[in-house]
Amino acid sequence: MRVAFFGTPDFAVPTLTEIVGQGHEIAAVYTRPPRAAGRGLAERNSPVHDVAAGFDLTVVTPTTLKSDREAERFAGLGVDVGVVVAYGALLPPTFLCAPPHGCLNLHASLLPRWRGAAPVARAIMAGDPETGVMVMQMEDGLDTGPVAMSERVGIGPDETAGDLAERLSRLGADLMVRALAALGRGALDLTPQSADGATYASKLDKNETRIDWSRPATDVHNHIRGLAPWPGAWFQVELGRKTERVKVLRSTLVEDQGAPGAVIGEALTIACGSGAVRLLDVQRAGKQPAAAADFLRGVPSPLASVS
RNA sequence: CGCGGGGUGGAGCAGUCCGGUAGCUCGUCAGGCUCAUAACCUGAAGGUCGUAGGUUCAAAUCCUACCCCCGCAA
Repeated sequence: MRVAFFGTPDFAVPTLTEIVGQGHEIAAVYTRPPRAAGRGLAERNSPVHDVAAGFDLTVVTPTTLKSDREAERFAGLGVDVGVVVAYGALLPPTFLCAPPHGCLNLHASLLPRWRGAAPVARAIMAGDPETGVMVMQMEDGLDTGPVAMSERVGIGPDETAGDLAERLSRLGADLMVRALAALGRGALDLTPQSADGATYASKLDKNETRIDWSRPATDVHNHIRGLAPWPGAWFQVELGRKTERVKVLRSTLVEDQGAPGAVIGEALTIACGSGAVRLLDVQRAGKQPAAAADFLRGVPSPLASVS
């Protein structure tokens, strides 16, 4: 089939790669424009941008799709279907209905739960035992369209958003190429989403990343792994005469208790409002990620508490 | 020129302000102890202190340039 691909972050890369691998003709890859980001505010291409360029695909990076010019360009591509995976911006209705088969979207949740921007992180932060990926037909509403294919997966007790996103991106890539194959045979069945159980996965905000040790250990743990590795849940600790910020990249629940924020025992175990979490991988500001044991080796005196 | 931290044996760090023999906690190796052990004891190996210049009797430490890693913020 002749397709247009819309995607931006790492999560979208496997799907793009699979579509190319299946021999579909990619008329254009839409991705968010390079922007000044990171240290020194250097311009950086999106992951999809670089991969697409590696395949010698046509890459377009419009700032906005809401113009007649972009609508005309898209219509002029003459694609059979649009494939959208974490593009990073809404597609206007003109785009959704331009191709004969419309646009298919890969979404990483069990819709209608976790519609929106951060479904993987929100599912983990909420302590969901399972989630999944779905291919759905896009319509005007945000992630409200009928579902074509889905796959359900369990969420491991210590699994992080990064772990899960990687798994789902692979499963999703496979799901999408199967959906395209079915579409090519004219055998893609669409099932409307259930009316009940819709929730919204709002974008992650830096203001919600600090760990609140007064919460129950399960909440703290879900908070940590839902935000790992990005943007990262963090706490503060007094090291020498400085206060340092430490990001937690991996943790596990342990049976123990103490005053919230107190460091219990020799391993890096922190008491919460109830219960405790053991921090497995942490990262000091300005440092590489390190195992808890390495982190502890580097601190001058034994830690008593964190905040 | 967005703000900032860092590069010191295999790992994580201290030492840098105030130049003067390379240090800590681990790991590794050897030996000892032990019924035994990831425990304990003794000993050993292992470092051009990111790179290149400069200052100095003397540079991890002061000066200059460059390379690399990371946090914040967007």
